[in-house]
Amino acid sequence: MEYNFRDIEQKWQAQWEASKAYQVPNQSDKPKYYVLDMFPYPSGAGLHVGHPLGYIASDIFARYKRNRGFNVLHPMGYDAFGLPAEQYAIEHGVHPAVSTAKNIDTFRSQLDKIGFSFDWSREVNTSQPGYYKWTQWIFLQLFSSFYNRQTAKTEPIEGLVKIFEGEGNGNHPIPNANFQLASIVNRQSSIGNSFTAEQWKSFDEKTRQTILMEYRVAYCGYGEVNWCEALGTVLANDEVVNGVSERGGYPVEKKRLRQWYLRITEYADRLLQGLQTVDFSDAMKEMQSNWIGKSTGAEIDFAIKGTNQKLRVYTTRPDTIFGVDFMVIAPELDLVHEIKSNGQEGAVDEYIAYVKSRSERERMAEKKITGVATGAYAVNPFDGREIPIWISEYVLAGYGTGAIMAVPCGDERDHKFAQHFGIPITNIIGDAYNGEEANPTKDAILTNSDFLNGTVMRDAIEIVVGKLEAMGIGKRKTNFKMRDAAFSRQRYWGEPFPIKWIDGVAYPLSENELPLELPHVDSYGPGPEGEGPLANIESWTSQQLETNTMPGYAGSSWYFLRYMDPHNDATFCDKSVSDYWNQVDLYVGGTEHAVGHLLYSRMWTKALYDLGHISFDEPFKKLLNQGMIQGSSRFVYRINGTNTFVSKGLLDAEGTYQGKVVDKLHVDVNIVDGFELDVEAFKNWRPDYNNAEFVLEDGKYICDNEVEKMSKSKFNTVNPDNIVTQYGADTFRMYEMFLGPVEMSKPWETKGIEGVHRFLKKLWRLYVDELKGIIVTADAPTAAELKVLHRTIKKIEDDVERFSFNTCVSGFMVCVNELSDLKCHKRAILEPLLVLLTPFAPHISEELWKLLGNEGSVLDAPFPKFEAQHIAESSKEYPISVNGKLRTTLTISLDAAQAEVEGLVLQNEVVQKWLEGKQPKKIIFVKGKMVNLVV
RNA sequence: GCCCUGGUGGUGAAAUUGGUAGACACGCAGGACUUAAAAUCCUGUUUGCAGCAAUGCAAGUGCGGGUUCAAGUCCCGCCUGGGGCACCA
Repeated sequence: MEYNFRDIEQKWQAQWEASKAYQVPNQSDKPKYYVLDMFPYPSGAGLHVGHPLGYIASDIFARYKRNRGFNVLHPMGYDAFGLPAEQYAIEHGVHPAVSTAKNIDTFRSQLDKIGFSFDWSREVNTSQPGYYKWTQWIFLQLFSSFYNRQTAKTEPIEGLVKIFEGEGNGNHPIPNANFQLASIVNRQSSIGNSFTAEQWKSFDEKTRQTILMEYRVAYCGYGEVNWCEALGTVLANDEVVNGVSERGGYPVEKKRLRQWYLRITEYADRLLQGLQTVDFSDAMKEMQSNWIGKSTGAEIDFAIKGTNQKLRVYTTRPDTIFGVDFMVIAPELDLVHEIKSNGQEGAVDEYIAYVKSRSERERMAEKKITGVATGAYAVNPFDGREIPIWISEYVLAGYGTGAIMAVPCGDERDHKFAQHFGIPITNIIGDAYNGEEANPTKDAILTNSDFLNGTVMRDAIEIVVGKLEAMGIGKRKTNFKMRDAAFSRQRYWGEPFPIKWIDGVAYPLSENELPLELPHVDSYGPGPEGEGPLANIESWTSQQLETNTMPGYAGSSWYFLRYMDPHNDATFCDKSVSDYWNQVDLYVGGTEHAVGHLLYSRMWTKALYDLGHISFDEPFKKLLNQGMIQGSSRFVYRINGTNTFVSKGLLDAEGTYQGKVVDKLHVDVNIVDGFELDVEAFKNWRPDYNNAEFVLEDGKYICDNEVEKMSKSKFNTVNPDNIVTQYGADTFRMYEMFLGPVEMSKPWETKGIEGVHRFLKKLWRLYVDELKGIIVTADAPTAAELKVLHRTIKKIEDDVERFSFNTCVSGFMVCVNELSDLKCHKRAILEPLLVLLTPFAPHISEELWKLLGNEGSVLDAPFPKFEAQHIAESSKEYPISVNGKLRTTLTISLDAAQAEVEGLVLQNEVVQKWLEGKQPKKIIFVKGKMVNLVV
């Protein structure tokens, strides 16, 4: 009986499906464990070998927990709304629902072949009305709530209305400080942003609704988008390259459009604090807190010379106020037009036009220093110095007040700017500034700083803020770099907003009108004013329905809850069910979601928690990041202008062939064995290569290679289906893990898979003889055999617990190698080994488990118990170093004390040779580790 | 530009807390079994130098410094690959 993985895997996959082996109940006597993979987008390209890396890791852990007696929830589904399907629809005329369904089918069949333990009865799909009904419902929860800063909680907006009716908004200022109440209440300006109960009662419905919108957690406002007139559409940042559209190279500019937002900034502090309660990597926590970007400082008003205008800047370093040599304000601020003067008007307008053509990312990534003086001057409130006001793209309107005070001697970017434009630099930190580069220290002693002279900067911060507050021209301020999250897209393939616009006011649909289904469209072009395609549907606009749709992250912000209770028609997830499953215990996915998806879903969870819908306010207890599998691309060289291909080794040093220029072309990695091209397959690969000719080396065509992102266009994708067909799912699963640590990125190389496959065949032979069949005996195991087994139990247990799956695989290899050397065919050793292996290679484990005559499934077999006495050692081979260099090894009892060890070591021939008759100054002995003699 | 992260043999990697660098595999070379092949098994494989050999010596974890009895691991400075930077998901 040979190891016939094809039959074995098909048989058990069918049987597990028939027996519903992976369905889990929503209650159990067992402890619960929730393992989740990040929501996949079912792309048209299908799975390549990089995708399952994380799924295999999570599957191993889920199965391991099951063997350890947990009730494990391990679901899978599809984040099915998204831009690619819509783009495909635009290009090929296929409705996104159709292409998405097809992609999901492919995805599913690919996943099934790998033998995952997903509970498919819980599958969700964000694009189905049964799912997005609840996305819309949660949106309405957010729309109908405000963030109460007094209680630091999301609360129903009715409560706020009651407060307004009782006391006005004195205790609940409008969150957006730039909002101008005067602009909507139609009376003369004096009102400011506060109103009394009486004033509130006097407002008409529209005014009240406009004010309430300023408080809602999901709210509507205006925002700038990348507008491409030629394509008639809004573009994503990565669709804009060098100020023009990636497709077609058309000009792109900023356009103001009505947008929905989530008021995530109100949750900034809680999102920051929550990081202390979750088990994410330090790097991940750091990325999130950098993104949130909490800073404390002050807002300072500077008078603008010759006007009544004020320039309000935000600074974290008020202590440097005497070192301010210029101001920089964001070019898009309206203030710019009010203050441009002294002949700078033309230059300012020109610069603003330039900035308009730039994407935000370009502005931040630019090394080139640009800017223009406005011609206006601010006045330093303490010494009356006149400070030139500049505009530059490195200051963004959305952060702080959109204006900074620049202190060149303390800030590198300001310093470069001053140098570039020849602005004189004031040194306020004496020797701490060398004139070459800025020094951002807080510990220097201030000079040239009037009343602050001699004060340490750190202490001066408070003094200055106190003084500014006393003068009424500044105040303490905490700022966040994070902005409210844009929550609408001018697209078709997303969740419709359950909102109607009546007389300019947004009204929610009632719950029983949900789901608001996406209507069918025939064209995916934008609406007349750049709105989404829904604006072209009469039946939609005649109902005054919102024409934007929700972004990709809407459905993925709460999906982990729906898996718990996927078929519930009455609610998004029954509270008793979410109380049982609670947080996701292990969440597996890539770091590319560090600040997007992870922050949004954390925010949604907090809102749902505040509103009493769930009992926990962090969704993911532990996060495991998986690395990317990169592609190892192969290249052929074609002599320019011919159809002749030259093997890599024949190129000369200049990269030419006999002086002729060659083109380096991607070739499909699937027709290359290692580096050797299958020339026949190459000829058949594409019609234009049918009559290709080759210049070979040693009778072979050798390809060049490079590590790149795995993508269809580079012909370096490897389909897991092919690997599974050739080697089986168990081999594939173990090989993906064997490749290296799961959190690290690495290139895919199919070659090495042989080793893992050989390992499984070797394992098989411990149980089964080709001719005799099963050869497992009931003999009592020897001490040596027990040692191998228990070492392996410990290794697998320790390594799985720390998610080190690659070392598990080598642990299994060592175990099988040793048992083969021992010719061990004993049930007492081999049966527990199968349970250890089950999470990694479930099919072969189940097959052998049954061949051993077991009744139940190995999927539920209890994990073997480690017994330390079997691996106890009495002595160790100690490394003996002289002056830190290893000179010999010596086997010494583990009980030996320092004195005894010193005696043994000093007697040693090799040691004596290296001592050259001298006495060692010191002998370092670390019990169980090493000995080092210092001479 | 800013934030995060990686860099160890020909290749993927291991070394969990500062304690024998290269486990386990791939590849390669040689050998056994076989008419032959597949499969399987055995031996060798960081580099340099010396030696018939067992082996010995030296160097070695991206580069340059430092701390330490001892550094792949800690510190400082650089080079370089990858991810993210708010409308890809």
